[in-house]
Amino acid sequence: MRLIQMHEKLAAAFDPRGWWPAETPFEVIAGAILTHQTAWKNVEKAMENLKKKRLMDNDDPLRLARAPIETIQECVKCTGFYKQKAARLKKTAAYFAKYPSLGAFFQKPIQEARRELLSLDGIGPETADSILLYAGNKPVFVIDAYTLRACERVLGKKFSYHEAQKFFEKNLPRDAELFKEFHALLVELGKRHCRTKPLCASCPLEKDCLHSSTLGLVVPRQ
DNA sequence: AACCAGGAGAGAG
DNA sequence: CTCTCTCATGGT
Repeated sequence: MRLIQMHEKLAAAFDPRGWWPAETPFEVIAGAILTHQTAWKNVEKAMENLKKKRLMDNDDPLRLARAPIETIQECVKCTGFYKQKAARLKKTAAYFAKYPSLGAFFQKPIQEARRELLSLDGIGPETADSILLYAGNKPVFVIDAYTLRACERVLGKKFSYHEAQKFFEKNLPRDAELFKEFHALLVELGKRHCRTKPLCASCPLEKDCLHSSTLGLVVPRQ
């Protein structure tokens, strides 16, 4: 398997992404919720608003958990879906505040932590995995819409979230830092390329460099 | 002025 | 299981 070559090509073509842009693990968690169907630029503004209100101090979820919902709504209005996101932020903060620290939460077995994250309102597969990888440094590969389109283009068939995740995790060394940068590069590839359709025939890198035969990939059946 | 952004949840078929 | 609708502001 030479899936690692795809990472090398992307890393050679684009600047280092340096994901996740955040100062603390709890900022990663909040940002993961705020970035739903929203440009990152607006998340940055919302994060500044929250910091001005001293709601993100000391990596402590309790400050956000105790804040009035109206205050949170004002802070995150610029990211859209603001009533929903404010409620989700407050509930998620309250959940993590039950732990002595975020580090204590991430000490759990990965699958157990993932199940707990998925039980929270507003945290689906991508958000849960983003939190595990970028806030907890767990070797979990994050799948998003861009990655699913890239899979369809490179491997020639549609993948479910779980299928795509298994594919990446089975064909790469279990390295959280690699997973972080690879996912970010796949997003960059998607942004520069076709947005809504599967990646088009013209690759932004060299011709056919991302094709399965060029990469030596074996397409998994079922 | 339509179209989309670093999704998730609820409901229908 | 796979659609489809909703949530909503900000930038091309």
